[in-house]
Amino acid sequence: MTLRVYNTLGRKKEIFEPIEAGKVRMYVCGPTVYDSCHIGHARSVVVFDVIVRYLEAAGYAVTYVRNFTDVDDKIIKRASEMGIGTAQLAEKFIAEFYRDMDALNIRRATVEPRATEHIDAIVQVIERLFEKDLAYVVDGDVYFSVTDFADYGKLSGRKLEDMEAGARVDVDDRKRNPFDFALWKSAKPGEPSWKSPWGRGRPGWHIECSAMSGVFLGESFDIHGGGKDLIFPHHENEIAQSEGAFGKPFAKYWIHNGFVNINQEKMSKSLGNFLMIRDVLESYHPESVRLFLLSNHYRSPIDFSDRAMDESTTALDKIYALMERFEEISAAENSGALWNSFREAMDDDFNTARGIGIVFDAVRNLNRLLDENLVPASEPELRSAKADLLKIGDILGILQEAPKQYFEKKKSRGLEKSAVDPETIEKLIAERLAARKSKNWARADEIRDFLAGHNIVLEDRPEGTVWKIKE
RNA sequence: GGCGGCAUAGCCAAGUGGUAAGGCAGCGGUCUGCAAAACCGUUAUUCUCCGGUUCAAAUCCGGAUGCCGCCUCCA
Repeated sequence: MTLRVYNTLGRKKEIFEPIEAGKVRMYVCGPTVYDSCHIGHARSVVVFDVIVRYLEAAGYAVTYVRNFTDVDDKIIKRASEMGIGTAQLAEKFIAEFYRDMDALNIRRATVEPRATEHIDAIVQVIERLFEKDLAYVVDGDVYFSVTDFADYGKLSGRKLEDMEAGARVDVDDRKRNPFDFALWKSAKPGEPSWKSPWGRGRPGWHIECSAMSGVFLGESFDIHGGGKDLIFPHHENEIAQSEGAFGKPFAKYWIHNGFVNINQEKMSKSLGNFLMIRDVLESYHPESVRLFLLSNHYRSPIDFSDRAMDESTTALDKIYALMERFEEISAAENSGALWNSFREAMDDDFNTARGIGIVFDAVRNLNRLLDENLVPASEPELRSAKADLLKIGDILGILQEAPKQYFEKKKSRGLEKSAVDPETIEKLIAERLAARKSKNWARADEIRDFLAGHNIVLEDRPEGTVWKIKE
């Protein structure tokens, strides 16, 4: 099987061949820690989490680096507003990041470096840029000279001349070219700063990624990822810095995820519609959120709405309901046909949407087999499918709970808002059973209607009556 | 002004030139005392529109229209 990946650099799908056979070195831009994480952060982090899980399942040894930007203008501004230090602010939001991402069952990256821990490496890269005549100093600030880097614009497909014609750039006469960007910013009084050959200051935004990827992955590596909005200028500038300094190709494959819209609107400050992860998790199961985020191809925009989330929740319930049906059946040792189909979908640029479709195909087929009561004859098929579903669940980051536990938790959450308690429900179910035995259908239906009114639905199964929370 | 993306059923959505996955909702059925769940069937002769290439196009090319993103901090 061959993995194909859409490479932003070149704008087409390419066969994935890592620089070193069997190993993948990957860098993804993490958050600037000045605020809580929103659902858009969640998408990016979930998408790359799944990519790492899949690469590992495909047999690669993955070194995954995801940074924290813990010093920058926004952090300085917010910290001074809150009357705390920048380090303290960063610490607070890094802790929040972990709380949100752990809840979403995101695995930790191999290395999670912070910009402020790598000032030396940053300074060294800037010094290399001076050696190559790609950097210059103005009043203690250091800039990268874009006109001296021939490939500038190759990732985003822009030409300097075209962009200058657009003239939507703030004019700074000190810069040689409007697109020159800061490598090092001199410190104003009260700002966090570090010693450098150009005076006390702090790194520009882009340089930390060039420096830290160099430290942990080397001067050339396989995959660089992030949100689509980072293509320009952030990633374009990283390429300029790294290739300028090291004289080697930087990342081989560039992967960018699309945005999350909220009810068909972009999240923006003016609309005030930033949707934070912790708020989403108030209302929805983390696995519903993951399933939702993976239900579109990662490069397409996805629209968050209560309706879409309810659909994902229904979908997740459906898969868990099947898992519950085969609780008695033990999973096979080896992976089978279902896993192969899923792999085929994932090999096509991590097409989780197609992969999820394949899962539902399987769910339907398996329910049919179970309905037909052909369990002895179809047992090998069921065992194999169960193993594959669990394996797929491990890639998507779903099905991590025992089905019984999943439904129990759902019940207790649902009952928090309900006027009835489990004892009452069980009592009524027993009463209804007695009524049904004596063919008192009126009383039986009355009980069922009463519970339905409290958002509780009954299922009369061969082995007895169970109750569930309605959506 | 520059660069890029998208347009598939009521809704969401996959689709690698060879005859439209999957989910949700709806309708009909099997099962059931009746339901629920599950399953079966049904819901796009057609993929925004107009041209072109081809034996063959949702898929490739050109054009039109409509949405969206980036170019300023942004996942």
